[in-house]
Amino acid sequence: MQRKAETQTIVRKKDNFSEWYSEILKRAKILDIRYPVKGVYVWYPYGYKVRNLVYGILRSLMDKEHEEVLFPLLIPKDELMKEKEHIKGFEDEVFWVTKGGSTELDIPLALRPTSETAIYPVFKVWIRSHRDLPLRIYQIVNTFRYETRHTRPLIRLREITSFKEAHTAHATRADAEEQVKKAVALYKSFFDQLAVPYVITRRPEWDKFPGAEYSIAFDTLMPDGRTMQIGTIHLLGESFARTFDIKYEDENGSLQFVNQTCYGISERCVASVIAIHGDDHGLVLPPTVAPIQVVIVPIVFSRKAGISNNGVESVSVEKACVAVYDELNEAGIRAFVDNSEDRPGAKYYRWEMKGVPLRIEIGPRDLKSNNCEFVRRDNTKRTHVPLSDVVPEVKRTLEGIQGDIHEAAKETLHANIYKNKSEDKMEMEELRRKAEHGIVSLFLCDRERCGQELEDQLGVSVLGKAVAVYEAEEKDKSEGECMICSRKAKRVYVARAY
RNA sequence: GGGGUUGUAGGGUAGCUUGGUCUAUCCUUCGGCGUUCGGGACGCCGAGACCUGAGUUCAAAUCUCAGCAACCCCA
Repeated sequence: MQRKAETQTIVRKKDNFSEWYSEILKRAKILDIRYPVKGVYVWYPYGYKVRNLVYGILRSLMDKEHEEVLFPLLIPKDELMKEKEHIKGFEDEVFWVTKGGSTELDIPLALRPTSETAIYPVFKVWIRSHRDLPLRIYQIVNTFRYETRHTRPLIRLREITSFKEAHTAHATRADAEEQVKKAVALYKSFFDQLAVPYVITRRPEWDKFPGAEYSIAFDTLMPDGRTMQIGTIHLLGESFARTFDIKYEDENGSLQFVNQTCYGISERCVASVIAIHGDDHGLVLPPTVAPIQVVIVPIVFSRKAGISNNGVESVSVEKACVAVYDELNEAGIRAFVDNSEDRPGAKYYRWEMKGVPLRIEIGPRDLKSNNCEFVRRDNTKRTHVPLSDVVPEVKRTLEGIQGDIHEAAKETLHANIYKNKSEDKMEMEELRRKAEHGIVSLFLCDRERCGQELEDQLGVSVLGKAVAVYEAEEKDKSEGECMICSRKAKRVYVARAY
């Protein structure tokens, strides 16, 4: 009986995160990586349910102030090439459709790497007057990028299957900047609901979105000590409006260019949930996005009617399970009764792998005392709960799990942000070590040369200046000397990045 | 971008050096039957693969080339 336990243990997350990650995707049935095209993968039904719950949260946040649309996948070459800065950032990664059947196309069609150049020509047509503004739309679509670096499921893809991109147009720059702030707040709320902690930075000039005035990014910390960008927000200003000639007539009857923003989130948000909360037994899903929030496991001795244990018939165990299921279902909780023929132990392992936040066991022993047993996925704590209190207790427990895993994740992130003091002339070698397993906050001036120099010396990427993440950071207006050139500098975050 | 390694059932392996009666093995795979059932049960029976294409050859899992894919190292 114990023989298997050893061999079935997966690679430990701490020892080899990369292997652990692909193992989990496979075993928890999130993604099938066996599709024979580089960098594209198949969502399993279970994984797709998680994805849809995650994007359901995002949708409901977006829908408050944006309208959902759907633009075409194909972009004609001349439109794609219009914005020079923009295309510079993407041209090496574009997939092209050059033939229709065996006929060479006059104008090659690009598979969208992102949709600015598909959407903005249409904005030109849609926007006529100040009354059309602000215009706020979003879509959730697949995008294609010919990645040459090592691809990774959900993280670096050639087909991003779930790109939520929002595009807004405003009358004034102030309005557009206001929208950037709203988008930051919206993304905060989104990642908070996923229990995924983040740092928010303003990307350095040399690393902003091609065509943007500035870019703000959300990064989270992965278990291998690298940061991963999980959301970006860009102030486009008038650059695209000038390129695509998007103008509106203001109250005085004169034509003005619109001010734009755009912001996006991809399925990396799903990857972050998996990577951050999972453990050596598998997935640990936040209740907000768990396809099954509660799994009910009947403990029965035989399916044959009439056979009893402790004087309790199996049939009544099953009935009790269904009764609990009905109550939960009615209360809007996603529950499931595992009636399969497997032994209870096998069921425990399976649902732990799939990250179900709460397991309820009901057996003859419990039934005699009118109880059931709760087992939390995150901390394996077991409690006895009267059958009459199941619904409120489940609600309380799920909230507890959601809060606890969020707190734990925040603590991990905090514990791995190392703040280098201005007067602390720490050796580069030591900073490099700090950056091995987290984020380093240090003083660096705005010049690209210094940024590149530091990136080379430390083997890191500059994430940028912290933007209002936690109260403490917001108030940190301290200045120091640039690590490289000793000029006046502000704090930036640096880390090894995905 | 450069270099290297690899591709055999759902997963893991062996076989390749030296082509032949080449398929085999294990499992946490799948199916059937039975006994089991409070932390991955067991028995029996059965299923399932040589990455794709071209070439060499009487003969290719094995040799050659190309493609595709995966992994590793360096930039």
